[in-house]
Amino acid sequence: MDRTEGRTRQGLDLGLKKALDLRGLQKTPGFMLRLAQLKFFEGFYESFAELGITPASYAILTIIRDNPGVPPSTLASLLRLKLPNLIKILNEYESSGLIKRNRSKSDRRGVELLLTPKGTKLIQEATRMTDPYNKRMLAALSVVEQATLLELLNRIVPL
Amino acid sequence: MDRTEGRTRQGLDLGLKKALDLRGLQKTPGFMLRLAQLKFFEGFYESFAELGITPASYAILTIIRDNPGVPPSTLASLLRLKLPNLIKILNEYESSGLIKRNRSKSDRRGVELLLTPKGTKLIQEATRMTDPYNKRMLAALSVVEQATLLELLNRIVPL
DNA sequence: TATTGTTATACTCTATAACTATA
DNA sequence: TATAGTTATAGAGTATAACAATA
Repeated sequence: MDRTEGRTRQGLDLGLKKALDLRGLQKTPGFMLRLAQLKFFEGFYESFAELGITPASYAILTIIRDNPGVPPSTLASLLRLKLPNLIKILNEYESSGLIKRNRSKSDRRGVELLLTPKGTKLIQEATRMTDPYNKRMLAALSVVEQATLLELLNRIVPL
Repeated sequence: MDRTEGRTRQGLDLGLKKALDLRGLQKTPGFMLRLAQLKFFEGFYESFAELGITPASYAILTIIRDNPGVPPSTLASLLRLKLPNLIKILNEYESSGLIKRNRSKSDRRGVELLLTPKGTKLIQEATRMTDPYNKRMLAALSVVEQATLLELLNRIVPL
């Protein structure tokens, strides 16, 4: 691990770390978005580990809470999940007692998703941790800049 | 498919789409980042399909081009890939004749990655398509706003 | 002994096809 | 026939363990 020498014959000294040209990636929005998203996901698992909740869980429970009765198909398209993959998650959540499925009365093919009291409590506790979590992830930005970022993202992918 | 009725007994009319409350997600930076990143990935596959290049390919070839001799371990940590997973990709690229592996002379455990002429040509062609691609992805933003977004992202995940 | 690269393997996430029950 | 939900399954992406060669 000692690096007393570090000769640089060709103008390259990768052994000493750094001296890397990363400007190409820094100017690539898609790559930087991916890095930022990975940071948020890793940070999420740290901050919410005790609740056993994932980013997907958080989004799913939030949507159902704010839109009781939402059907799985709508939920899937909102979250950009394929319906079969969402169904598997919903099965787990129903087994865990977080959500409930109701058959729609108007169209009995349809399903209405609802939170159970347990699910309501869970997303309530999670919501309490979101502010400190987001603040930690965005610590490098001023409050105004944080709002700017959110606004720009909402313009890029309108909901 | 006809929706002449649409009765709204409980103030909910999800059958008619919309009327959904999505403010919770719109205020969630991590979720919006994920949506934006998915948009960029999908758009990438559309724009670069003819070159048979993926977002990962693009990043890998770019880094090697700008930093000839970069070792796999450095590349992996930059791209947030586990080394074994990167190795598989590098094996494919070497089979395809896009990159070359040199044993390092100073430390013969090490590998120096280089682009072949074929790899150089490929990333060259890809680079020509990046501006229109990025412009299309960020069409909702002014040029100034595009620069702002990039700057904020670089502050959140410094390279 | 520690490190770089590599292989093999398991696990998670995502995508596709087909089946059911209603309409 | 078409649609919402569901199941089963295949594929891509990601993670962990162990080994070889070199330091």
